[in-house]
Amino acid sequence: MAHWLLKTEPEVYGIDDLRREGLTDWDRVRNHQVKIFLRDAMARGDRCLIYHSNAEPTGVVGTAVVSGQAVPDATQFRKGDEAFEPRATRQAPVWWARPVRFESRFARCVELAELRKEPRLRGMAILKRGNRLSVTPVTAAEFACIEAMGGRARGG
DNA sequence: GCCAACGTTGGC
DNA sequence: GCCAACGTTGGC
Repeated sequence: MAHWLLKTEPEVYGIDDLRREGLTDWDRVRNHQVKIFLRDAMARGDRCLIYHSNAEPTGVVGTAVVSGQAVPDATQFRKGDEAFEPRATRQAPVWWARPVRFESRFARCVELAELRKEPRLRGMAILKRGNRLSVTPVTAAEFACIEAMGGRARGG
């Protein structure tokens, strides 16, 4: 089983939106490297950290689970939507999404500054200068470390 | 295929 | 609001 970190802006779609919906397609990703993660690298059952960016505070706020196969990102077919992709057809989608299911909301936000201070997290992509990928792999150890820092209560 | 210009991301 | 990083675009 692999582990991932999913970045999202809470003003657009945050952990509370995910908790309310329960299940959502992780979509609107417009970066080819991340597309490959979503479409090919993820597997059902993989666990994900949910990270709030452009937020106060910024940090990891909960977890989710990959709950199915990749699907064509529906937003690419919506004319007028900022996510519209004119090159895409139903037969040959350009962008892909993944269903993810809410798992937990941490007792507290594990803030970016704390992540930076933790030696066990030194290798995380999100902490590397210039990182802009909205989905990045994390190790099982990093996942467990952050989950413990967040004081996750089972059932969230 | 190169690369300058431009746009976006995202922490601060 | 600033600005570093970096992806994309488009002229050549």
